Amino acid sequence: MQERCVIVDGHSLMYRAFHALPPMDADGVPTNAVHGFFSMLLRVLREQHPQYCVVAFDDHAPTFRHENYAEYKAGRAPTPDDLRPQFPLVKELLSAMGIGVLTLPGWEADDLLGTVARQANGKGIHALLLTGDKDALQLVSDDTSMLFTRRGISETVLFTPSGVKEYFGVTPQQVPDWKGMMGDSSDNIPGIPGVGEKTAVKLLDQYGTLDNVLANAGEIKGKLGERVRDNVEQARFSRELAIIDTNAPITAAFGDWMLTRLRGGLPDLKKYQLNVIAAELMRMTADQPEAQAEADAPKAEMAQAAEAAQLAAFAQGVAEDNLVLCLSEESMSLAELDGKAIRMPLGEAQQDMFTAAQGATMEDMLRAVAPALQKTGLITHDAKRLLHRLQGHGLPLPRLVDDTMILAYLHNPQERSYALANFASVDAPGVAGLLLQQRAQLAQDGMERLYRDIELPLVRVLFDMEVEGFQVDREPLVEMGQHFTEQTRHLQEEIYQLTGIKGFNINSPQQLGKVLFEDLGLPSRRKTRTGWSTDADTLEGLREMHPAIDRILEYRQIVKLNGTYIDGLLRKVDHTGRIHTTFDQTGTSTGRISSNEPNLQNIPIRTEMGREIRRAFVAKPGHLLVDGDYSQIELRVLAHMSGDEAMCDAFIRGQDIHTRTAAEINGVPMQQVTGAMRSAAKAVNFGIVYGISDFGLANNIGVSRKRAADFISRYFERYPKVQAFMENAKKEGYQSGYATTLYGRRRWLKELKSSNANLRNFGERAAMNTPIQGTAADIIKAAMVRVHRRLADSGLESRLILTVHDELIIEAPEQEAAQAASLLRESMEQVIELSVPLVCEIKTGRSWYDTK
DNA sequence: GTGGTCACG
DNA sequence: ACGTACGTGACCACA
Repeated sequence: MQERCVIVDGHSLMYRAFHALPPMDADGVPTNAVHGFFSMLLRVLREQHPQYCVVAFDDHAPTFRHENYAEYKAGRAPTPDDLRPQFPLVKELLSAMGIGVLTLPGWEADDLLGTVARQANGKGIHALLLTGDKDALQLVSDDTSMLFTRRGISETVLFTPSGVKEYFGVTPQQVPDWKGMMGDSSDNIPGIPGVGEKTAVKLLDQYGTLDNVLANAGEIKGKLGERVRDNVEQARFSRELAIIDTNAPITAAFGDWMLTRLRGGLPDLKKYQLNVIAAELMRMTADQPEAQAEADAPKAEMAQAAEAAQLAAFAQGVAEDNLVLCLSEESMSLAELDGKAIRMPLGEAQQDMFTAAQGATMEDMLRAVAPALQKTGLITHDAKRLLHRLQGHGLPLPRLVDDTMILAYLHNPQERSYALANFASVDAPGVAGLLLQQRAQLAQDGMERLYRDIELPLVRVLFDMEVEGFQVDREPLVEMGQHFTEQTRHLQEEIYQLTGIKGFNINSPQQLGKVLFEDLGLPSRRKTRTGWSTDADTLEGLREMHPAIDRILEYRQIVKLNGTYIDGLLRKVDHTGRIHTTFDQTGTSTGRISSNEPNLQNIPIRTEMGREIRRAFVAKPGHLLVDGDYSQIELRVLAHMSGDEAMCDAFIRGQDIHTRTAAEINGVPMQQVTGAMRSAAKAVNFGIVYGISDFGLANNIGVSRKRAADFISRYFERYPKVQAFMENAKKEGYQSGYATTLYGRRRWLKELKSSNANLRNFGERAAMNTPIQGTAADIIKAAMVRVHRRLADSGLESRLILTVHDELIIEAPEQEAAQAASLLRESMEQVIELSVPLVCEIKTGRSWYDTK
């Protein structure tokens, strides 16, 4: 394969190393940056085995690049005294080792990087940039990748064009525009004040280029819009500063950077007490004497091709169900898991890791093993992510054998992150070792069925749903957005008028609180840590006292709808008119699935104005949405798990549960239940599911705590086994340290061990709620697997596209809709037999609004 | 990055 | 004596 040239930004790396390492010196000469610099450089040379390497440094003489250069340069902090003498030292050592050093009067290191990379590419050589400077991301292309230093200098991340987009949210081409907006304080690039990394990405996402942002600055709302409009010239100037010039007049021949003779055994290294570096250098030069040093292009190509071939051959030879694949940003590795042994494709000495020097190589590696994966199936960490990768390359998708991320989640659903690095080394043997532990643990904890029958098959179900997406019409959203924007303006004026105070930001709880409770002197109820509480509940209580309150509530609602659901969703519609959420199977402590970017599980429905948003969620042409919704699934689960006779009786008779509850706690026949009684009973039912307290209930329905306590005790009198169930849930929590669901899912309750009563109470509520919420989650997940399988078996073209906790949505061709509806109902209702019926309500319609 | 607020089940 | 309903994610202001 291709030859590689490592091009280092010496300036950037020295700064990184200097700040990452504690001070050290050799006979009074500071050496920490030199240490850090070489340990990183040698690591990269060892891992990437490039044929060429050159280190570029800034030249500190004035430049002719920017007219305002002197001015902007002046704002940069001067080089620290302890760092300055380390530059000549490092250059001297590089030369002694046989590594090229490049400086050019008036030019900065990143320009030299860009120029050398361009030269390399011109010769068909892949450029690998090593730097900690985000500016250089603009140089990334199919032929140039970048190793970005992270966590000081202890890690590097490999970036390809898609990686840049994925990680930073901008394409390499957009980097100067991005920097032009966000600026860079360390480089004294001003950017647009108040616009940070995230905001800049958002703007570029929306408008594509800086010029387009500036051209459309008029339509950007709020303070952000003002800032953009006020800083047009500064943004353009900042972009100019960020652009890397790839035409530096370098005179050296590219061939000079060839790494023909890396030299070890340098006395200078000993002199500066760089012993670790000296030893490493000795090892490298001894390890690969002539062959590596003299490697010519055909040989290097053969070595890489051989790697891919060897990988494929190894994979092909692995028995079914035993191939472990680990794909990280930087590397891909394989192992065979045979019983308790872990076998690797290469001998110990050579490592089992195949490090990709460029994006294409990683793809080549995947391509090489893809056929074998068809036979062996896939064992990995976060299989859904890998499936997306494979699909992106047009490769066939393997069946899933095991997913260590899902297993880690089942064993503790409350981790902050399920990154492989938290559990094992990031390579195939790491995954294999982790899996062996997890399989044993799984059997011990009784979650094998949950994992094999539900969670693991669900990975593929969710993958398919993400790929499918949900069709969204832009027009109604755009129209509503215009309407909302107009209303917002109007309401803002009204609020300023009614309060007699102009120009404050109604969106700022702080400023709003000051206006309401200080300027207008309205009585405040609660305070938050940072000031007055202004939430809807609080404002609700003030409605009668000032005419502005209603307008503020309305303003809040519309701003929310416009920002989150109009603008937010429009930005997520792809070129085919569909929105693809990402489902998180490891995101909740109870077993529910969450949805993000965008979240499709909180699309408005409770108010009519919000519900209108659902008109934009439609079935594609010739199709219908089939929406199945479990009726009262959590209370039915509670009835089943507690075995309470009255509650089961209500569901078996098909009664309205809230009316029945109202009748029970008020001691009247169901016919005599009033609306107020039913809604209070409904709140009690909710409270029960949440792990009730009199205080919480009182707060929610606005009665005294005493009255709430009375409701609860009457409730428990009528549903005694519900009370017993709650008591037992707490007891089991204390005894075992965890809560379980009907399917054996576990949630650890470490709060119950706390000496803090608050935390303990929270643990008790979780102990009561988790079995209910978690079992409901188990059930709908099982139903999803069932629906997915039956759709596939029946050969229908209907597809599952969304789950919202107790709701499943299928997009069905019109002529299949009736069949899909009965399949969905049957799957949801029959997925498990409880002591009460599971009831699913099916609605069919052109849009999500129509399926109400 | 954190806290307040609010959208959903 | 303590202070709360359970589970999420996105947006905005503000430090």
